[in-house]
Amino acid sequence: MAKEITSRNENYSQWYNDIVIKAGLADYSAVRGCMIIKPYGYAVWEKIQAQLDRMFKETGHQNAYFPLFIPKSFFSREASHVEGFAKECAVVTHYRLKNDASGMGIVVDEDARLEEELIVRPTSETIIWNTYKSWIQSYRDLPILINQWANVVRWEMRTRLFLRTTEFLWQEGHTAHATRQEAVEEAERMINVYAQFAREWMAMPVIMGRKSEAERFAGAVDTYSIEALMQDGKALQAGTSHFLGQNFAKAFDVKFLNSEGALDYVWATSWGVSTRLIGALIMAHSDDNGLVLPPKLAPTQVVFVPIYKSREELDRISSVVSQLRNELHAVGVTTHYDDRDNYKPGFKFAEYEMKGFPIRIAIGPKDLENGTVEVARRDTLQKQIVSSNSLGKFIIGLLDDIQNNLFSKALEFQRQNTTVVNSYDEFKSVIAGKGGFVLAHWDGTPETEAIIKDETKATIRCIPFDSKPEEGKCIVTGKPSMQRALFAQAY
RNA sequence: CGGGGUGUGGCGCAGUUGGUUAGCGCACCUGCUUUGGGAGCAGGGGGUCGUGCGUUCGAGUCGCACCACCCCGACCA
Repeated sequence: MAKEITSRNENYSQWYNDIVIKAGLADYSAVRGCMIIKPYGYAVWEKIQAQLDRMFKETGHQNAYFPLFIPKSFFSREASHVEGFAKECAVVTHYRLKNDASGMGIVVDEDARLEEELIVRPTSETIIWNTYKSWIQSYRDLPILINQWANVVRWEMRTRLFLRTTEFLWQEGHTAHATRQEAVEEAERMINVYAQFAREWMAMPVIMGRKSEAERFAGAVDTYSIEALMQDGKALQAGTSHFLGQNFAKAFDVKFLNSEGALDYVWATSWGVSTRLIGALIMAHSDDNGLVLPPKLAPTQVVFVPIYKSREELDRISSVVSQLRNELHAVGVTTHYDDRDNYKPGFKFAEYEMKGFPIRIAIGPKDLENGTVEVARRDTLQKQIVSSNSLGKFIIGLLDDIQNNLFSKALEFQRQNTTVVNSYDEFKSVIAGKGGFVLAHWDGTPETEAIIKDETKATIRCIPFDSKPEEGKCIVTGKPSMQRALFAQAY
């Protein structure tokens, strides 16, 4: 199959593309900027969805579905929201095609122009708040805690598989609350859910914090994000949660009667993560042999590869594997048995490494004799011979170990690549050199942020929640600063 | 949108100063032998050379135009 991939050192972007394609996660499509998520990639997304959905339900949310199309007029209601999205909206103008008069294929029927154009949703705040208006009368109707799993379209100039595509899959939570405090708490709760998911399930350390004004979501009062560091030293925003204040309630006139009988605007939040998480997963853990997936999100955790000479030997191995698989299934481990006869073991080893299966178990004649199996772990590529007695317990422990090891490695990388700087010169040399996260004092103004972005391409990823107050001077203007901001070049 | 690159069987590529039947590796099909790190041999199938127009006795090769995709940058989750 000759599936070699470009090394990270040689060309990081190419390495990333190679993994996506050769691990079978996704393909380019006939539509510019849009990708085909292949079964293996979609299986990863389903694992992500399943766990997040569980966490959303545990925090009291329900799923619903709102339309793909949004009347154009809805968009203009909230001024900064329109401005933020106007440049990347796909617009539906007609509802019919017809045969071309000159017989040259099919054309848009100009007689079928829509009265009002429809926007293909880039996000659903407007259609949802237009709906909430009719759902909310009194404080007894609140809170409304809704999530939807959907596709959205943002017409990007330049796309990259999973990281930025014209159409992508995501979830968007939209909640309505009676008080400001409750909405703020909700926005904070959900960014914490995302952080927990990233750390515990993706084995990916993240920095949680507040966005600067320039990086804030269009239409939000406050945006919180989780920021992850990729292996090339660039930051990736992995999830966002917005406190929307009363902006959308005012734009869509959503008022409620509070318990004192007074009329007030509803408080809102929205929050989302997308298939971009798969890109994050790839760039957080994978190596030059291919994809590395954390056990908790791997579609299949263990693959069995038989090694045999004769049909009879294969049959004996298959029956042992069948028992072992049953044992593993009983303790909740997912497995696959690759008994294809047209590939040799070595080929299969390479293939499952490319696809990032956390554990590979080889079993051959020697193992049948000794009651053992050969267990290889994807994260370290180490192999060991293990007794096939009580294999379940061993595998459970090993999966856990791999999950933890991936997180520790990524955390160590993040630590090694987070630099505290106290001057602009130092800042520039770190950003231009080793890259990574840079913690620096900033005077809090968009002007200074713009200068830094202009001169170094680094942006403020967030102002971390857990950073201690610390007096200092802005690295650019020298003005007083009470806290360090987290800078990086970002995806 | 600017800069760079690439379009030739499924994939990766070669194809000379234009020359007739367009090759190679991998993959695929059949058979036999193999199987503890990407198997070997034998036989076989598969290509209007991205599209269009032009130059020419003759175009994968030369010219013009167009299209698509990738990489780098500006915009963004």
